Amino acid sequence: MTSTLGFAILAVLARGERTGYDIAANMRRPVGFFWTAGHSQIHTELQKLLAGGLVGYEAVHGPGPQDKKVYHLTADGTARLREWVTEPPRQRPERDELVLKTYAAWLAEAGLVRRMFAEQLAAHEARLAEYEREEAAFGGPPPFGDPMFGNYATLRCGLSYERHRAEWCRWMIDQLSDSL
Amino acid sequence: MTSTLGFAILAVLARGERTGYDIAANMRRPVGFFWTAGHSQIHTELQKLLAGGLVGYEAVHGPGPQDKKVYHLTADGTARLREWVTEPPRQRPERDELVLKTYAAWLAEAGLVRRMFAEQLAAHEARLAEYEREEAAFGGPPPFGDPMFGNYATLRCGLSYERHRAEWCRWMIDQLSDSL
DNA sequence: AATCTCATGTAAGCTGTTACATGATTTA
DNA sequence: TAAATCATGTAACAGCTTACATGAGATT
Repeated sequence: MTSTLGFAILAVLARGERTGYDIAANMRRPVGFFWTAGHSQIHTELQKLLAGGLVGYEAVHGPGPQDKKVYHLTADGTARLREWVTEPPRQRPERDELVLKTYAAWLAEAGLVRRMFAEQLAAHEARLAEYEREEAAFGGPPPFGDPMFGNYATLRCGLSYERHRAEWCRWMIDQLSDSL
Repeated sequence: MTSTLGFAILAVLARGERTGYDIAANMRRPVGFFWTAGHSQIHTELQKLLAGGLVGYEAVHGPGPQDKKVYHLTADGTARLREWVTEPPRQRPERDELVLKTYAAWLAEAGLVRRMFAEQLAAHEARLAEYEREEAAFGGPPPFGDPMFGNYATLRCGLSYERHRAEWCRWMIDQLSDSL
């Protein structure tokens, strides 16, 4: 019954105990590159995971009106996460607004479309440069079994994705330039 | 106020009048590669577009209990769509279950992870072969201004995406093979 | 004195999925 | 005669976003 968000939370908790607030920070960056959630969603999901016995917490009095809750994985939670990792991902439908716009681009002025793609290209190139800097910080792939293997492998995916997107944007810009 | 789904419907209607049923078929393939919706969502969205004056319809008596409704774009609908095309896409958060699993893969057995990636690779290669066949059917890019430019450009994106994914899967399989 | 970070929660609303409901025409 | 295709709709639910609500401690 656990949703994908639930597993995303378990995946973060597998690296160490955290408060809901900490998990929300992780869901902005670095996990946010492939799964995001706001704090409201995280707190409600944590309550479900708790009810299911997949996580537990210890209350520590911190700032604010309520006690802060430091969550950790239970044995059940770890087992369930490990199981989930190798289950085939259910492919959810692709939804890509830029590609949809491209599908209808023939209706618009080529110059305006080109400008939009130039902006997209700049964004992809900026992210690519950032990822390349991050990759350089690793001396190479960490061994499988090390949690950092996960960080490196997902970074590799991001790197490859940004290159593909940038390349496609450049192709589009060329096409649009030819037609002007 | 129009949602992205609304624009997806307008984009389909820009190529010719269609019933809700026809639009649903388009949303499975070929538009389904970058935007999908079930028929129930399409019928309710068409009612909103109608209320907003972006589409109109003519009732024709067809099979089934109700008349079939052949929808078309109004002048307002065309103008709104043309405007939307060059507005910068609002980037929605990435949500990629396979990459999330990769992030937590260090917990699982390398052999099981490798099998999962091998399955993913096979799926990407199959899609790639299909897209390559479709690309061959075009003699090259149609001119901008032709609706088929949209089809070709989105196909190009799909081709590039599948290559990137397949490459990343192969890299993962290599990493996992080394650790066995 | 004002703002930022830490910290947890509820509620309303939108988007998207799945199931329910109906029924004629065409094809196997 | 059984199934697939054509055709439109409603209802219930799950997932996600945005806004509301509170408040201590640290920094500017």
